[in-house]
Amino acid sequence: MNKRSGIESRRKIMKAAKDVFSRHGYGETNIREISKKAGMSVGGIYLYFKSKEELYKNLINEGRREIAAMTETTIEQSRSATEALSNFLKLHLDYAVKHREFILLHIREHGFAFGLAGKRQFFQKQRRLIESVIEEGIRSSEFRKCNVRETANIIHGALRGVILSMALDDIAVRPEALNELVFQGLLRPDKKI
Amino acid sequence: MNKRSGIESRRKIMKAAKDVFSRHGYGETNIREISKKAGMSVGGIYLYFKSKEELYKNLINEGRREIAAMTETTIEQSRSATEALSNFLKLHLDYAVKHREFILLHIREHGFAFGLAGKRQFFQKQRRLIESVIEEGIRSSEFRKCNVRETANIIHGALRGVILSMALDDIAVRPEALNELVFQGLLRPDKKI
Amino acid sequence: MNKRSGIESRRKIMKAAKDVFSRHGYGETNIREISKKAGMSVGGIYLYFKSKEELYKNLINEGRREIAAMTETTIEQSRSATEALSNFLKLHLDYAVKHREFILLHIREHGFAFGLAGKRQFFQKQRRLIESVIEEGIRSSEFRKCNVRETANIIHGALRGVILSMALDDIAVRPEALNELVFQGLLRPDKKI
Amino acid sequence: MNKRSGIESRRKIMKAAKDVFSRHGYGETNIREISKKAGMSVGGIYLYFKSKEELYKNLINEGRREIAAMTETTIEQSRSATEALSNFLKLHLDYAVKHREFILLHIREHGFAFGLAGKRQFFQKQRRLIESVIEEGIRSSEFRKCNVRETANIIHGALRGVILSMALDDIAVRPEALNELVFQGLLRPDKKI
DNA sequence: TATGAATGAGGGTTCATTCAT
DNA sequence: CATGAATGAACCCTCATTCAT
Repeated sequence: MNKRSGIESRRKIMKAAKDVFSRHGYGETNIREISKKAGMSVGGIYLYFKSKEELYKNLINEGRREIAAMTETTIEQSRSATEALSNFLKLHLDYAVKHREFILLHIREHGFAFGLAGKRQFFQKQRRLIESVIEEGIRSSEFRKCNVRETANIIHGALRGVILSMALDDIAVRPEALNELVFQGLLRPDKKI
Repeated sequence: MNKRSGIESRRKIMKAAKDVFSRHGYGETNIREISKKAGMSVGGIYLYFKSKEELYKNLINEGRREIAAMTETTIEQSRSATEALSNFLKLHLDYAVKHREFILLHIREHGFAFGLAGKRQFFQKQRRLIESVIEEGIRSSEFRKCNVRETANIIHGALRGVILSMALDDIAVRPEALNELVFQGLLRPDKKI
Repeated sequence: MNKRSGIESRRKIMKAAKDVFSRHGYGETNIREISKKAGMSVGGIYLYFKSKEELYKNLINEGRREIAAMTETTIEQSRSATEALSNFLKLHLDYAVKHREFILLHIREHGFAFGLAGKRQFFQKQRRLIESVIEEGIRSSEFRKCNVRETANIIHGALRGVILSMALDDIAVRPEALNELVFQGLLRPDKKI
Repeated sequence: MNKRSGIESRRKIMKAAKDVFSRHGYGETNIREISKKAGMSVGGIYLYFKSKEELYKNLINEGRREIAAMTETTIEQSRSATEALSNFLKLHLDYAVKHREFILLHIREHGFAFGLAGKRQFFQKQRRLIESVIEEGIRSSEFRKCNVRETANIIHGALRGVILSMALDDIAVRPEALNELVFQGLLRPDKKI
């Protein structure tokens, strides 16, 4: 009726869609179920999103924006590479716990066709961030020397996989434990080269 | 209309299905496309698999069996925990490179509904294996003391994520680089506690 | 695209379905033809009936209910067994003329699998009714003595067959003629034992 | 292999088909089931019948021919109209008991489209036969006067319906009981006009 | 004669999307 | 803004029929 209600409806749809998409995946989700969960009619959804795909993309992008913003802030505010990377990992792990649906959504991305570009870009940016942190860490002699690009890829992948395990398999991982492995490795100090 | 050995037809279908499923995901894949790619008629597929779901499950299970067998052999033949873990990681990375489609298939598993049980079991087994290797490594003083379960979960998750990056984002990761991070960690030795 | 009252659409579908089912039988009928005849889309049918089978059953049951109700009323209002039976026969013959499609539907019932129970029950009830009328007729000395059960079965079967002839072969049978045979038999009175 | 085997195969198919068709109806029967029951391959059936429809028609016609022949013989050998009609009824009832499958087949005839002509003809002939018997009965003063055509239709319909009840509903009807009703009617002799 | 793998049209059903109300 | 009945293309699957063997 008034402008408020429009925004509220939109939010309700997004919430319902996130829930349903994350449980069934894109292809197996139908609009009817979303509309029911959102407490509106089927047609109502199309007042706010011009297609199922559009709704899906909006959901993905919203989460990405949120994460991207948080990530940048966190890293900027860190005073050392170690702290930056530690915070980065913690941030993502915490987000995964709080927004399990988004993780599922993001990972099981439909078709790999639409939105893939966006996804690449998003992940690329994350990797670059890690790279820059590692570079800084090597420069400041916090980290040992290594192939920066490759190491960043591994850390990014590892984080992604751990988050996946949490979302899909209900595995609990404490940020501290992840930090420990990433920073210290598995070998006993005296065994290292 | 050609007469082919049943085995051959079955293999062709599996191959085509792996390709199509891995590109589109379960829900977005249609049997017609698989049949076209396999060079047979739609009905022909149903001579070998009683439903789309059955075909999908067969694909998943075949890969799982293969990986499980290779994994066990590899670990049994290793002479130290370090070697065992190193081989384990290498094995999976190599498999991911060679069988990109299976990885995509396995990860993007449809619906979370059917097959979930099997997936859980498969991953559970993998985690247990890593646990036992870590335990052995601690006992033999190769590895430093840590929470075995949690560390295994992290390593498993990390491997999964790295593989995902390789399959989805065309990121190349050398087994040696992954080893290095997992065993040595990121910090300079003299910085460690 | 037109908006119709749900009731109206439902009725149109039932009408079309009755026509098509009765001409082709269940197995040979396809939903597309029904939808065309009903002037709606295929999907529209599934808004009102959740499957082809459901639609079929509804059709059958509707007719049964109608006949059952009419039958009971008629018999209750008769003042003698002769009148009751006469009215019963007339009622069914008239119904068959007016609702030829239902007769065809009812008789050629699909698969003998679904609905068989209901059919048995329906016919059983009709037979019982005839039995009770015959019993009453014997008690009141209108009818000669006979095996009640068997005679009821014969009369019921005969009625069914006559109706069938009317529906399938366009044979016209006047209720009076049927009455005459049932009540008087074929022999000349002086020839009877 | 030899000629014998060909005839035998044909017979096996007919037998299997009669069984399956009569249980499921035309549309719901599939060739595979028939072939399995006949102990041959799918292709084998097409060596003897050029289509499912053809097989079905053969089945129907075989039964019709058999009945027609028996009927004519029986009536020819009767010495009075009463005896002729009585034998006619008995013959059909006995046949129904012995060849339940054929009855089901014959009644549930597919589509009403193909074969209808043949059916009409078959039934038409039967009705004519009954007519001629009734005419003879009236001429010989065995039967009372009546509308011959209509009475024949009724008797034919009644017989059909009784047979139907026997085949479909497992109702047992003795020929004597049917005779009694047809010849004597239901009313007490002293009540008749 | 006999087989049964293969075909592909066609069936039942679903569901994203539209639009009259 | 909102509804939900209606649409129709597209899906999965079946099965009569063919044909290389």
